[in-house]
Amino acid sequence: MRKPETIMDKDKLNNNNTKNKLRKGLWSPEEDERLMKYMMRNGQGSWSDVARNAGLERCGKSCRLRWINYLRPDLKRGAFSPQDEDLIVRLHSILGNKWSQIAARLPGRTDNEIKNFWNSTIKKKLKNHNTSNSNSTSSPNNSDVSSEPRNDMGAGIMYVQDHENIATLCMDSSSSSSSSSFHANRFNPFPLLENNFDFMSTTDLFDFSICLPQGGIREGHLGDYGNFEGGGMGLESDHPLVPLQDNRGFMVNNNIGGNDHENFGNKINTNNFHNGEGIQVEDMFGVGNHWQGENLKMGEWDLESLLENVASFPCIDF
DNA sequence: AATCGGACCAACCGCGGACCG
DNA sequence: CCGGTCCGCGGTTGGTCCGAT
Repeated sequence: MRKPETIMDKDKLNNNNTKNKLRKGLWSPEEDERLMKYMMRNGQGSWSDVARNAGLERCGKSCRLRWINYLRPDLKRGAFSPQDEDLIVRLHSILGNKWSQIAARLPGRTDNEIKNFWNSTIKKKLKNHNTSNSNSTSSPNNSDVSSEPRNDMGAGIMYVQDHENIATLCMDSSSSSSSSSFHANRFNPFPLLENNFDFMSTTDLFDFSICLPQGGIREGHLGDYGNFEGGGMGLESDHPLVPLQDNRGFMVNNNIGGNDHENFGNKINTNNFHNGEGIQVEDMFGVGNHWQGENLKMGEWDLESLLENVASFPCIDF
């Protein structure tokens, strides 16, 4: 990596050049320490103020980036596990390059980290896989598409490769009296995406457990991502079942609104994972608006609200 | 030992949205 | 409504590492 200038080096520079010019480039240990101390003492406020009050010759933006990507105490260091990797692939399939949203589901990981990981490692793997799979389509994300649903990720994770079969799968996997609209409509969870988004990969993400109208969530397994049952979820697993975080690594409480800057100091390192007990599909998506009810309009789904609803569900395995 | 090229990753850049006066 | 400011996000850049030649 780049060798950071020390503050003394910078002072020399400043004496020779512009005195007020903001510093750029790698952060020195001294700067890190200043920022860290300031953040620990005062918490996050205006980043411009942080930069100024911490005595850093940096713009607020730079401070924010350094804090989020490097200094934040709850960051998980080290390589991505295969489970992480798989989760990233799957989240990327559904979210696209929404790195911050992906990062929010990977505790301790930053959007930048995930983005870099994607661009360096995963992209390459997918590319290699594509070239080795001569029967696949030209779309990069279609690499592991087959015409059959598969279930190779552990119990309960059903990979639905053919979106025409999703409704069937949803119905078949549940004996309850679920919505008849599943019968009436070709079930396309992302109708707006079909043309400009790799739908096969999107459907690839659909854990059939979320299709279970009742009990599927509670009974569903998470494959490599742990288990819903009991309170230990996420503790043994590399994946704490992807509770939604904001990009500072704080758990977002969707009930009260997540971005609580004021209480930032108190939230650090509080991994308030909960076990999703009692959560049902209706709770996730809203009974009348999306999944059930007479007003369901399959062709008019709002992706954002869908993703938001999915994201707000703490234990969902896509 | 030198060099080259790919991989990795920290940090910057530019844009868009939110907010405020 | 408008302009300015700030923040956050995704894309990109460029320095360093490291293995291959």
